[in-house]
Amino acid sequence: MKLPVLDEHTAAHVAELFRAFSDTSRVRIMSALVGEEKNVTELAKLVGVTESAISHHLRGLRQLHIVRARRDGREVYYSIVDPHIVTLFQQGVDHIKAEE
Amino acid sequence: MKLPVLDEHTAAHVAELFRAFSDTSRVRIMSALVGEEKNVTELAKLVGVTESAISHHLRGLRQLHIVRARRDGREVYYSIVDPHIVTLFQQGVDHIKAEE
DNA sequence: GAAACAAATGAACATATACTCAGATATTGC
DNA sequence: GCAATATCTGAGTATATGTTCATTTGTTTC
Repeated sequence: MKLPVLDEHTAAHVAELFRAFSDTSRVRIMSALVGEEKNVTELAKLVGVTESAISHHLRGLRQLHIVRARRDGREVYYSIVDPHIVTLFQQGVDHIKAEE
Repeated sequence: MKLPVLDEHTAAHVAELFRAFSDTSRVRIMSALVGEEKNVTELAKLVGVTESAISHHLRGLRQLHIVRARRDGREVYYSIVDPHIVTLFQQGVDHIKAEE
């Protein structure tokens, strides 16, 4: 199938979406959130960076509506909003795993 | 389904893959190459940046084995290597188009 | 070989990005 | 209210990235 070239505006949004998964830490955050919500402290331990760094990443992912926050007492639990996003992410992971 | 957190090495490769589509110009290049090979001059016109910029982007995409080059006389035609990559890319585009 | 065209390359520069640190904000239990 | 814990935020910094410009390389036609 042949598509016309994406217009600047749409392309910018597509780039923005893929950019969400273009960093090692964010990829690991996403992989931790697949199938199970986690709070900031847990994510920091799992990913191996400071809670501050995790928080900064989550803010970006939240602004793109990729993750959602739910506060429970002192903790804030994050989860992936849209199952389609999980599929997209998983496809990227599978592609890499296939060529190793 | 619940996955363990991706190891640093795999996550870095996944990030690298998604980073390929994390720039507006590269997204437009990819969209131009879906279904049809194109040379550098054509891509430069379609995307609206210099041939040099296109060439730099294509080098990156080539190193990731996302596109392949084929020389025909003076021109070099580029095409997307793997149909799975097209699917992945299209899914990102569709996600954006769905929410507009 | 010389001229013309297509593409690739390296350096330079401006901007974007990820991380750390210090401090602020929110919530709980006393 | 106060101390402890969890999270967020802004500033600063070091590095990565995208683009342009000048030059080089590869190819064709004369």
